[in-house]
Parts: sequence; structure tokens; C-alpha cells
Amino acid sequence: MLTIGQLAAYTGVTVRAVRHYHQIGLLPEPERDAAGYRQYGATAVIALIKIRSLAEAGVPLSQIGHMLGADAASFAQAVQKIDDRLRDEIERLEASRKQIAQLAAGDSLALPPEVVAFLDRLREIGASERMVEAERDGWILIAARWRDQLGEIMPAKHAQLDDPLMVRLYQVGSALLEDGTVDDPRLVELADILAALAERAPPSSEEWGDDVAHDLIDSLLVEADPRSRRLLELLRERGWGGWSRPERLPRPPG
Amino acid sequence: MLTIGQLAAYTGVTVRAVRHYHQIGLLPEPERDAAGYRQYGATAVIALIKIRSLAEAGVPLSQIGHMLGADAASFAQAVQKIDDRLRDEIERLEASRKQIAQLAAGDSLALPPEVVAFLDRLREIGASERMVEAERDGWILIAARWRDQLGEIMPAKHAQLDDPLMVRLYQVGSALLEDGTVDDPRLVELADILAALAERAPPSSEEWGDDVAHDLIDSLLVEADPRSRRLLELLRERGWGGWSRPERLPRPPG
DNA sequence: ATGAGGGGTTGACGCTGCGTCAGGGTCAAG
DNA sequence: CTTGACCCTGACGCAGCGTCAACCCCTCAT
Repeated sequence: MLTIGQLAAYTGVTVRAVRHYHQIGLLPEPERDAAGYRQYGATAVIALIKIRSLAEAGVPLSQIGHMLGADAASFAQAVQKIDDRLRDEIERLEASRKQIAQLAAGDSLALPPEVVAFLDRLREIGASERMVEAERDGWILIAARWRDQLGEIMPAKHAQLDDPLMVRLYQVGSALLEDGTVDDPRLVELADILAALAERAPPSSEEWGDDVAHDLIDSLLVEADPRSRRLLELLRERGWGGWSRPERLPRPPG
Repeated sequence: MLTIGQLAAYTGVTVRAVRHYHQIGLLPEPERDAAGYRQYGATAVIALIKIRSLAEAGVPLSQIGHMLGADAASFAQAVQKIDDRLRDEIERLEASRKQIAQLAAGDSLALPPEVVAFLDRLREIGASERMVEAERDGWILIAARWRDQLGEIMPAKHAQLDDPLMVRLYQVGSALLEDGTVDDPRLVELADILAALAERAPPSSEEWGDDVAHDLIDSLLVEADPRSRRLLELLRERGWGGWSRPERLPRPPG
């Protein structure tokens, strides 16, 4: 007769595991001795080894009971289901590993490579690190909503950076982020640039559609830096509302 | 401003998940409106998307907090650790799949192929299915203790089956398992065969060592079939104790 | 005004497979 | 008699939410 510790040692499991199997009814409770100790015989050892070999093969404990009492056909069927489950799980983990590998490289936290390339471009034209981070956050919002269309959007954004006005926009923006105050004159310059750009390329509401995402991007600006309120005000003076998708405002009377 | 449901919809997570992230302090609790509803802004959306992209890459929630605030170096290091974890997990699951494939084939529940082959041999020489199951259980005990030595043990066992006496042993045993009674004369024949076999090949205690496993195997016999008590008694009369590893008994005085 | 339906709120249990205390009793040896 | 190594039961903890329960809030149609 074996104690629970000897049983556990013989079969290579922990005492706690054995008690757990009792608790869930997988292994029947054996007789007790005078002191209340469980006493195991050979059949218990065999049952436990069978349980472990199924468990180690990835069978959930809740199914092992059925499988041990099943005929060959339904056993094989159950095995097939387990194997499918394992395959799915492995696939999911391998997908995770690919994701992880992506994350290891650069800004790509949640961003596709086209956008990462764009951010790198920004650094090249002299945008500060804080500016790039702000842009990155904006692109996270955009990517969440229009991930599939990024392939069409990004080339246009790249092209815009050939425009010296756009370059100036990011440079002034970077400088402001570093040390600007609420009444910095460069805010006016920024507003002028934005108005000029909006004038040049009027928003085509068709392709973007109106969406909560634009509001989010606008509010991101405000949340990121309180000075942006002043900027939006200056933009309104110049006849433009919004920022991520500027709209022509009705000219105020007078 | 977004409600929790809108936030969840935008980022593709469940409402419950968002609340969970609040609970564990991963996502800061936002302001509430007059009714107590949570109100989310753009930064919350961005934070949540970052969290999800790490979580989907297999990063445990408990680590995501650290990683979001880490510099590039320790971020990369953390990523490495996650990747190692994922690799281990995948390996474990693939090992499980191999086990499962083994289980799908035959008796192999917890048994290596050499033993399965031996059991098949038993069927060929006319052992009944119940006899084979009893043997299989015995081998489960043996394999648990001497798995590494099975490669040396099994050839000898195979060879023993060339002995007509051994064949007769299994055949009589099979017959007894089906319909024998406690005073069946075939029990005597069985005892004679066992004694003769023990005489012929005395146990070499060196190679097996004395062990709890033998006691288990002996007790397995008794637990499996109460008639075996009579058999052991007959064996003792013939000067042999035990069964899995018979020992010469001191001849009783007189 | 009222009721229905579709939001939101907190709180708590459930799942898997045990690990790990806590707070005891038991047993063999020195 | 003490010590140390076992055994016992009971209960919380773990990851990442799913899923009630019981209640509040808002809006729209009747």
C-alpha cells in the first residue's frame, strides 16, 4: 500500500495534482487508514499513469474521464478533436510570434510599415522626436479606422512632403512643441501654412467620409497640447474649421 | 467624447476587456459624466490600441504596463523574453501533438512501442483480450519504473514466448480469466508451470533490484482477480514466494 | 406619462490546473 | 519529548476575460 506521496513520486506527479484529480472525480478516492491517510494500490497507480499520459498529450482533464471509458472509435474521434484544438493553439501562438517580431522593429507599435516609413521621412526633414511621436499617435487612430486603405493614402502623404510648405509646417510644429508659448508668433505662421495648404487641396469628403475618427484626431491635438486651442482659433479666423479634415466656414457677417 | 461601448467598438475589443484593463490599472480610469458614465478621449483610444497590439502579440497584461513606459533597449529585451516564452509554449504543444498521434494508434496508452508489439504477440499465441489488458496494466507499472531499460528487457520477453511452456501459461491464464472458479484444477496447472519456469530461470536480483514496483505488480494481480490468492498459495506450497520476481522460500520444517 | 429597449454602472462567480499558504494531526527516529 | 517529514482539509491565487444579476440612465414611440 502506498501513501499519496509515494504514489505521486512513483508516477511523477505532485501530491497536489493527485488530490485535485480526486476532487474533480477523475481518480476515485481510495480507502483510508486509521489516521485518515489515503491508501493506494496498484490499480490506482495504473489509473493515475493513464490520466497523466492523456493529460500530457494535451487532453483537458474534463475529457479524460470519458476517454478512459470509451471504445476505440469514439476514442479516436476524441483524439482528433484534441489534435485540432492543439493545432489551432499552435497557429495562434505562431501568429503571435510574427507580431512580436514586428514589434521588435522600430515604431511599429500597432502600425503598418508604410506608416513607419512615413514617420522616418518626417525625421529626415527635421521633425523633432516629440513631433514624430505626436504624428505616430495620430496615425494609430487612422490605422485603426482605415487600415485597409492605408495602401492608397500613404503614397499621397509621401508626395506631400515634397512640398516645401509642408516641410516648413513640420519644422515649425517641431520647434513649437519644444519651447513655444501660447502667444508665440510662430502659431500664426502655422495657421497661415495650414490655411494655404487647405486652400490648395480642398478636402474631398467623398473618400474619407465623415466619421468619429476625425473628431478623435482633432481632439487628440487638443489633448496633446493645450496651445493647439489657439491654433484652431487662428484657423477659424482664416475661414477654416477643424484640422484633420478642414472645412470652409461661412464668412461671419461683417 | 466616447462612451465605453463606442471606445470598445472603435478599437475592436469588448467592453468587459476595457473595464478589466481599468481594474488592473493598465488603462487609467477616465472622467465620468453626470450619470457616472466613463468618457474617453483620443489619448485613451491610442493607449488602448497600443495595449491590444501588445496583448495580441502574446505579451502578458502584467508586463504591458512596463513595456509601454520602457526605452528601446529594455523594450527589445522584454520582447526577446516574450518570444522565448512563446517558443517554449509552441514546443510543448507540438510535443503534445506527437503524444496524441501515438495515442491514436492502439494500446499505446502510456506504453512504448516495444511493449505494444509484445502485447500483439500475446494475442497471436491465443491470449484472450482480458488477459492482454491485464498484462498491459502490468507493463504500465513496469514502464513507469524502468522505461529506460525496456530496450533490454523486451527482447528477452519476446524470446520467452518461443517456449511452449510460456505459451501454455498464457493460454491457461486466459481460459481461467474467462470462466474459472476458485477451486478450478487449472489453477494447479498454472502454479506448476510457474514453478517450473522459475526453476529454469532463477531471478537475477542484480538486474532488477528490489523495489516497490514489484510489490505493486504482485498486488495488481490480487486486485485484478481474487482467485489469484489461491494461485499464490499454491506457489508457496511449491517453494516460491512472490510472482513478478519469485523468491525461493526456506523449506518449512517437516 | 409611461413603457420598452438599448445604453451604462458595480459586484461577483466561472473557467483550467494546479501552487501555495494556513492550521492543524500522525508517525518514526533520536 | 522533541524534531522533522509526512498526511489532512479548506481556501485563495493565477490570466483574461465571459457571463449573469440587479440596478440606473436616456431616448423614442405610444
